[in-house]
Amino acid sequence: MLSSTFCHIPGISEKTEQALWSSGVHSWSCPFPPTEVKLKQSTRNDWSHHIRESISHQENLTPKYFSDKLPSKELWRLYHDFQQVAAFLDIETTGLFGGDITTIALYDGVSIKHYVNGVNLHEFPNDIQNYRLLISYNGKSFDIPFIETYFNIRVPQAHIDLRYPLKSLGLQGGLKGVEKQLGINRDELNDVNGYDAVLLWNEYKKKGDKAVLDTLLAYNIQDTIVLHTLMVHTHNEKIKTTPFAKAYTLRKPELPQIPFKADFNIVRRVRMGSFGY
DNA sequence: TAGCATAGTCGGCTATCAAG
DNA sequence: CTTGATAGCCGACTATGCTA
Repeated sequence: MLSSTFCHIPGISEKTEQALWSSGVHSWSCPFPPTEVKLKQSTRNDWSHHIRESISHQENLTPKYFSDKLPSKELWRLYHDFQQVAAFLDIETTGLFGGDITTIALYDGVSIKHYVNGVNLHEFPNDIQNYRLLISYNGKSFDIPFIETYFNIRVPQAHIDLRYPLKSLGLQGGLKGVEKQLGINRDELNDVNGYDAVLLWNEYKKKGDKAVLDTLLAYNIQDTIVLHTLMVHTHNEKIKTTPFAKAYTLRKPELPQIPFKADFNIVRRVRMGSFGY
């Protein structure tokens, strides 16, 4: 799908891209655009330059080039070509505005990494540099700014925030709301939410009970695994709106084993200990 | 060739929405 | 309670096409 993309080229927006597709320009292998497609002169002049640059960034696996130029509703197009350098990301914190990061989960589609405050959280700023494409839900507003403030680092990688493409597919109401609408089942973790993660952390700090931390980590990791499913869903639904669905539809992902056991009774218990429940 | 109409891009504005 | 991205709208600007 990336090599059928033209709306990252200056002067080409989605309408012109549509026109290119209809006139038979389906990929970057086209040496010059047909004259019946209306283009600015400068766009026509620089055509081969932009094509060469695009091919080179595709081959070198540098999604940032495209994420800077694409309209953000089209960032889903990056996933197929850059899966190898992508990671699904989710953080848990002690509150919505400010506070500490408690745990982080990173999932690259195969293996799972997790970080715990007071244990190995400090390794995260180094590890995150191994990925060139981050995928989150509402991470552009929450996770990434939170991480940048907390560690005092910049996280400049290309970033697909699934909140927006999912909304454009009619799926909104938060991550859990979207999962419900798609019939995704989390078993033991079905009714656990972000605030429970705050309570779990507080309880773990107070008593040091490993089973409490395990439940929190299971929840944190489950979020990133769901992101994989949602990314593939988004990709496959969006590709249907292009002429390229046949060529690029992705298989449903295999779901990995979560290396921690969640216990809903623990969630029930920490809720009892906090007012509001 | 000048003058006007049209189409497409792009920037600025605002209301909405999601995260622990 | 905050932060940032989005769609939708509107107006400016530019390139192109049509007509006389």
